[in-house]
Amino acid sequence: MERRRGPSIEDVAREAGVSVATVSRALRGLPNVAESTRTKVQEVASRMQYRADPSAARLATGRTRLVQVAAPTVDGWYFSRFIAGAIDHLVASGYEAITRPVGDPESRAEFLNELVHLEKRVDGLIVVDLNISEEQAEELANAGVATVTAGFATQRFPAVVVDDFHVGWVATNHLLELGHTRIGVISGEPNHPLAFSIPGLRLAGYTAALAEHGIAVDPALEQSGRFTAPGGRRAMERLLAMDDPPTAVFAMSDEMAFGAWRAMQDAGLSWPDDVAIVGIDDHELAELVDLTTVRLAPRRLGGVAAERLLANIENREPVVADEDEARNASLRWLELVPRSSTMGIDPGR
Amino acid sequence: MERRRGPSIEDVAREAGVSVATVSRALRGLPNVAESTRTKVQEVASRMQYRADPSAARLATGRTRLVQVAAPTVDGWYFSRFIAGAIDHLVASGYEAITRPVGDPESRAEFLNELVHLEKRVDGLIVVDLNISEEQAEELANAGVATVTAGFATQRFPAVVVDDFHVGWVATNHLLELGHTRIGVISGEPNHPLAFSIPGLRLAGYTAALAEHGIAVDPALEQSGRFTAPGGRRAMERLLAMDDPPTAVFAMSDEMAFGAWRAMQDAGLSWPDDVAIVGIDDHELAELVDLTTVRLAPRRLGGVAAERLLANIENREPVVADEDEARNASLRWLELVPRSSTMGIDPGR
DNA sequence: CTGAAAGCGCTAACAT
DNA sequence: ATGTTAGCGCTTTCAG
Repeated sequence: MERRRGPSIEDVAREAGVSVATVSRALRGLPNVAESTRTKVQEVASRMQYRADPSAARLATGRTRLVQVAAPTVDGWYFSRFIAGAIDHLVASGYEAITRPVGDPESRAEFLNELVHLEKRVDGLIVVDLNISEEQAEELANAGVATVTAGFATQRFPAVVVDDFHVGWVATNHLLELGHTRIGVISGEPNHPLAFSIPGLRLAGYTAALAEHGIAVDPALEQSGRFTAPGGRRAMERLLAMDDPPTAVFAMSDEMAFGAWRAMQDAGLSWPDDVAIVGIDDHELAELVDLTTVRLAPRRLGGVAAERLLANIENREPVVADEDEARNASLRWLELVPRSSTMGIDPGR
Repeated sequence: MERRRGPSIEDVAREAGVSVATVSRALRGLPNVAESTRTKVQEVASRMQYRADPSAARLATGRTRLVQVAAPTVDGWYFSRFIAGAIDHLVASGYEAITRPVGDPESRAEFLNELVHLEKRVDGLIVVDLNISEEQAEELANAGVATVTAGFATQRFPAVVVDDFHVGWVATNHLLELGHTRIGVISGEPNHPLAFSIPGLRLAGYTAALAEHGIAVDPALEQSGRFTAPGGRRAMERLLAMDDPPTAVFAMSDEMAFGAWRAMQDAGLSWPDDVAIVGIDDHELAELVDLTTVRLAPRRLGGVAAERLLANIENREPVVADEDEARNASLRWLELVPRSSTMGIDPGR
């Protein structure tokens, strides 16, 4: 079967008895087209099932209506939802999304190497949790790639970030208010290849909350769970094996909290009495085990990131960083969802 | 900041002292280029950071090196993994992936309406679990869009499907072999907008397994869990409320099984003694609750789908369906993972 | 309000 | 082995 290319703008022009220029104008809603002409052209175009060839339009205009979304993975709980939110917004605005996982070192390196050439491929870029350096941001800016970062900030580009310091603070403060004074932390990978800054910020929030209550940090109470359930399980086991185990634990993700839950089961313990646990995310399954958590809104963040990006793009020039307060806005979209993993409440349905 | 377009092929040609045609050939590894010339051109191109403009190349060749992946959602457990597997393969082969969620009725309709125009946008299409009709498949074929379906099959295109009948059979048979005779089912949405065929096939496998053991199907034992954890929970509640509740339950997804687990907790029951449960997927958290499950391999399926698609594309013509046994191959990549939700074994670590 | 024509940057025949 | 040139299908001045 050979590649059959549909009708071209010329076919439509001929059929409608006008010039190609008029067809182009009419179909794109540009001014200076008689209403009667426009109707006629539209009618012919739809009858012939005409649609402008994107490659040709791109070559002529230099705009692709394509956006790249680069995240560590596309199948993680958080990232897949962020991406879903971004795509929904992009598609609704007539853009297509090229998604690309750049988590492992090789793909990350390749991605960073190609930054300069991105301008010809897409109209914009959303980078999620990748901590690109200021030099790399500069490179993107020089190449003229409209960019929005998410989960981290640069000098040059608008950023969509949740206040992870606050996330850590909220979770920890909740435990403190319940009277806990010895609070463990199941954190993320400290020396992660992605130089993830999130664990550090959440930890800082934890530390600050403790300080407000006059409690000093015990380094032995921090165990890495590598952001996975099995990792959380092992971290909790280490915590429980301590001579002086914590009475409460702040897990930096629900999945790690699930692992911690399992470790408690194995030890014959139950929450909230033996150990209270608070997680982060509000994973769908958090409710099932009655896990108290700090709900994040990855879909919404993805949508906001896309929205900001398109705003830039459609202003025809990428808005570079300035003193505008909208820049690097720390969205505070997070909410404590108290459940019985920390409080002796009945979860109901 | 204005859009700065990088060096064009002409700039490189001038700089290297050759014609644009030679540059094009040299850089694309085509034959009939003196090795010395090629080296020279490559050197100049890399010094100038030249990269062919994809839009121009697309217009000239008619090939985009773009593939669309359409799935009900991009953030479901199964779909996000399938997509990840597909993207990895595509990127490794120098293609980019446009992912697109087409689950809800509107986007699904819009997607189906645009099928004809897809040929100009991408080189190929992977459709996951969408059950497009034979007419729609025909439309795609006529438009010349190389296509691979996953999770369902059409006459015209290669399909990558797990044998869902077998999946249902394996799960149910496991329960039967343990001696259960009254086995409930938590199924997916029966009248789902997507006309999902998976629940039906798995149910048929269940029915067949029962029949092999001379057991008749009790329709009251089938409850829909809508493929969500809360749905599974409610379905299990209904099952437990029966006068004559099942002694074992086959849940068509792990997430529904998690919900069922919760319903058992609420009822003060525990597995496998009160009710044995088997799920499907081998979700990361299945291990945490010791859920027996039938492991699927969505990432691998995604990779295979991409691989088949690219094979077609790179043969220069989409391979339409024929008697080849490779067509519609029912991959049997599934594996029973026995855990203590059905057997009184110690899970260990 | 409409049309003619010059590109956009590359590839692919065709020549040499 | 290399160069010349005619498109690819659209957008966008510039005339009228």
